[in-house]
Amino acid sequence: MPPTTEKRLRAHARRNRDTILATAHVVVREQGANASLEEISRRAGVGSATLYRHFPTRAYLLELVLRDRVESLVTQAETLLADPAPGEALADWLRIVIDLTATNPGLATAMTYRTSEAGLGEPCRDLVRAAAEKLITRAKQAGACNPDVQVDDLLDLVHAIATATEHHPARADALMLLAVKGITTPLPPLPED
Amino acid sequence: MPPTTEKRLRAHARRNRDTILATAHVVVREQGANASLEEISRRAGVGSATLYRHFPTRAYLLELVLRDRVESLVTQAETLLADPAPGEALADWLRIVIDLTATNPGLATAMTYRTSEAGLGEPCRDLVRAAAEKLITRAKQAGACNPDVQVDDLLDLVHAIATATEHHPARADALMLLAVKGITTPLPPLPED
DNA sequence: ACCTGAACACCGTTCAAGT
DNA sequence: ACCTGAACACCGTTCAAGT
Repeated sequence: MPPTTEKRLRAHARRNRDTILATAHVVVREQGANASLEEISRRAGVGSATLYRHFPTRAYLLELVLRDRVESLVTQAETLLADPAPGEALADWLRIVIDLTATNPGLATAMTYRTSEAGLGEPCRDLVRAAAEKLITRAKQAGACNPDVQVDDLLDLVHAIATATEHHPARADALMLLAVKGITTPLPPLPED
Repeated sequence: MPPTTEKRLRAHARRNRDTILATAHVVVREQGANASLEEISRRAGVGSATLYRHFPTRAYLLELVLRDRVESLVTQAETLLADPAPGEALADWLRIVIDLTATNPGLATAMTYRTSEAGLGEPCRDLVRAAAEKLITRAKQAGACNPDVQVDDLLDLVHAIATATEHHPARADALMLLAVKGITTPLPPLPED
């Protein structure tokens, strides 16, 4: 005879967990990284303490909700490494990042997590950083990227733009494009004699 | 005989107002644009309702605290219009803006206010926008500014960077400089034949 | 007119009590 | 082990009552 009660409890716990996670998906999409945890638990039909038991920190919950998006960015970066134009590959990837953050509230925040939440593998920040670094290095070698560009600066800039446009997705592209092209242009070296 | 009671009351009200404003200066410097209004009133030694009576909205209070900084940015823009190098003048002003927002929490937010709070003159956003526009136009005419730059894009970008670095002032310059120089560099037109 | 303290409706987090 | 509802300490805002 299996220990039915015990198993039922665990199954129920798992069901609760899944419900909270599904609800979190919806609410985070609505409200972004600062979604009300109280509301998530309320809508999921559980006490708020149950949510805290399953997901001790906001970061942990947010990462579970958005990690596949982060991984998608990494995958797309890998693909773009095969692009014959290294500068455009970098610019394209930045546009992809911005577009995805603009349509997935909370993603910009999740991308910055530096510590790996229990059992989730490498921190999101590290994943994204590694992806960005490869694209940047290749673009620099091709002379298509400003050699002063530092990975961390670029990621922080992307994060700044993504956060600022999180609720105005239509603005995201314009700001990123501005940063990509630069504001001041060096004058073309005219034959000034 | 002057109406002493009446005058005393008004004087006391004014004193309360001044105290709240002075306290707001301190607390906003500590906590930024989302400083706790409750704490400001608590520290000023008045009830929170008194604060709301004098300063009906957070925006109104924040603008009173930071408007002179905004005006200082406008003044410095005017000065830089006389700089012989239009491109550098623009870049310098952007650095000044970023530096000031990085050392004055809340300023980035105050700069975006689009509606003029009662009796404060033109909205901060308009003031800053006009200043930026002049610098941009001149730099474009000199060929020292990317002709695609739109004033509103640039201001939003500055706001994004300023907000993101509000509590990490040391990062502010690096991000702004990156945006100014641009990320992808067009290859110099090598005689490739 | 102006101020005050209390009240209201929220929030995130913790905890004692239940099964 | 897991869940629940209540409690706690906050917050911004409004309001009735006082002078």
